[in-house]
Amino acid sequence: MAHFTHHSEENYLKALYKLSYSTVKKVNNTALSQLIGHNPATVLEMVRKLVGKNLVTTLPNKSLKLTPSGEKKALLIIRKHRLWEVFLTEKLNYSWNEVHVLAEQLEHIESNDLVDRLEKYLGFPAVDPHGDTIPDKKGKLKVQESIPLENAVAGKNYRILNLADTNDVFLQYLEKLNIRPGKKIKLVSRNQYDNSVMIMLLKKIIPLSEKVTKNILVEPA
Amino acid sequence: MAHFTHHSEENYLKALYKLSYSTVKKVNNTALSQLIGHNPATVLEMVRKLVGKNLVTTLPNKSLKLTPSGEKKALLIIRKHRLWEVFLTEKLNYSWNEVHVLAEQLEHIESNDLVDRLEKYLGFPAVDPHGDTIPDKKGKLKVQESIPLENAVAGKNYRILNLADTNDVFLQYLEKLNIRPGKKIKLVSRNQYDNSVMIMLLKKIIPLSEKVTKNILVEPA
DNA sequence: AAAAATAATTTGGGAAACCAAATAAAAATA
DNA sequence: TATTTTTATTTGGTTTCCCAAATTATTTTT
Ligand SMILES: [Mn+2]
Ligand SMILES: [Mn+2]
Ligand SMILES: [Mn+2]
Ligand SMILES: [Mn+2]
Repeated sequence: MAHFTHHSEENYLKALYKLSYSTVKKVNNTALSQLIGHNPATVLEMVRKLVGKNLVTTLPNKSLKLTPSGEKKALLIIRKHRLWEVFLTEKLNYSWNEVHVLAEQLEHIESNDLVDRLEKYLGFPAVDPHGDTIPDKKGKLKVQESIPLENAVAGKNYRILNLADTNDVFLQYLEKLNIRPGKKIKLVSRNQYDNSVMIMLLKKIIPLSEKVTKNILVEPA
Repeated sequence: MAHFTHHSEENYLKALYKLSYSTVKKVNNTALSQLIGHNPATVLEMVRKLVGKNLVTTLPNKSLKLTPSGEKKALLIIRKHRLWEVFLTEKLNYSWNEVHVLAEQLEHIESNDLVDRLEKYLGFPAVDPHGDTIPDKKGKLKVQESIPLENAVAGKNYRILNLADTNDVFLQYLEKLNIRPGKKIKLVSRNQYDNSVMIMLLKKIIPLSEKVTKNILVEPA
């Protein structure tokens, strides 16, 4: 019987997808092993399996890369993940910083039909609760043209698109400040010394450190 | 790592629960092995494990039985299964004969909080789409006082409560005839020769064989 | 280039579910 | 009761996903 084996495989595909769009120049065994939290030997074994299944290839520079079919698979899992996250927040009243762990389980439910119906039921949302766009049923993803708040210009208005860090402490911090995807803010000023900024959100002035502005992605608005 | 091992274990607990309320006098290895579709050696191994975890005991007559904590676990899985079935029919417009396979996956999502919220969101339904009552969050199940349509009295009115067989062909057959839990019917007549009956549903007369009436459970109405 | 540090790979295991086939025990039947 | 049939158990595998430790590249630094 095929069993639940796909579970692990799917997590590797997702991780590889994530790495391919991260700042890491070379997606090697170590990077993957650290992201996924498994022993390098384990990772090597799985990568070989995925290469054998034509879901992953090794580039000339030795970096790992998803094949088109591997990337499609990854995007369909991400689609499920994000749609379930919308369901959990919109329908079950979870807060946006609680849904990720649950979606980690739900994303592995095997049924494309189910997730398509879910999408329809949710009214074809464009983004998940963290502002990340949801791939369509063919695995196509609209690219977001966002810039880090770090690079925003003082005096201009922006809309928060999404977050570069999904760490729970970070999300809770933002939640307290009422900062989340979709919100409109104005960059009031920037402190040249430590690169911290002041933003205005709903008539309130909020100070944010450089570390925070690096991880908030915005678009001009 | 604990892994997804609970998946299999949970299926065994559910199967044992099912057998304990079936007509089988003695719940032995063979019965369990047939219901769950695994090799007797595999089943024995798992049963020993469950006995070790105090979820199953062996009665003096050698029959397998769930312990109180085993039964509670089983009922909480059944709770999840049935609530997800309600969700799939009520919200995602699945028909009642399609939901079982999907619920087989969803029942293993680990989070009691999630299922409690789901229950609230669905408006605390009393029964699943097949008419089976839904255990509460403590694992308590209201007993249904139903009789097989086979034993119903000609001339009287009944309401369909649930079904003793969940075979897909059977469910599709009933679906075509518009027979499902909640519907009101009248037992018009019984043929003494082959024990078939005529029922009336929405002014229409429908003939049903003995095999079918054995598997439809009703209450007087 | 040689030494040191880092990364990839090999080797030898382990746990959890699974199976088939052989044997032992129990139950049913003659 | 002796024989046959059925059921339980043992034994010796398999697959998948995981680990630690040793070895072998490959880079980086000196
Ligand atoms: Mn997430
Ligand atoms: Mn996952
Ligand atoms: Mn079901
Ligand atoms: Mn199941």
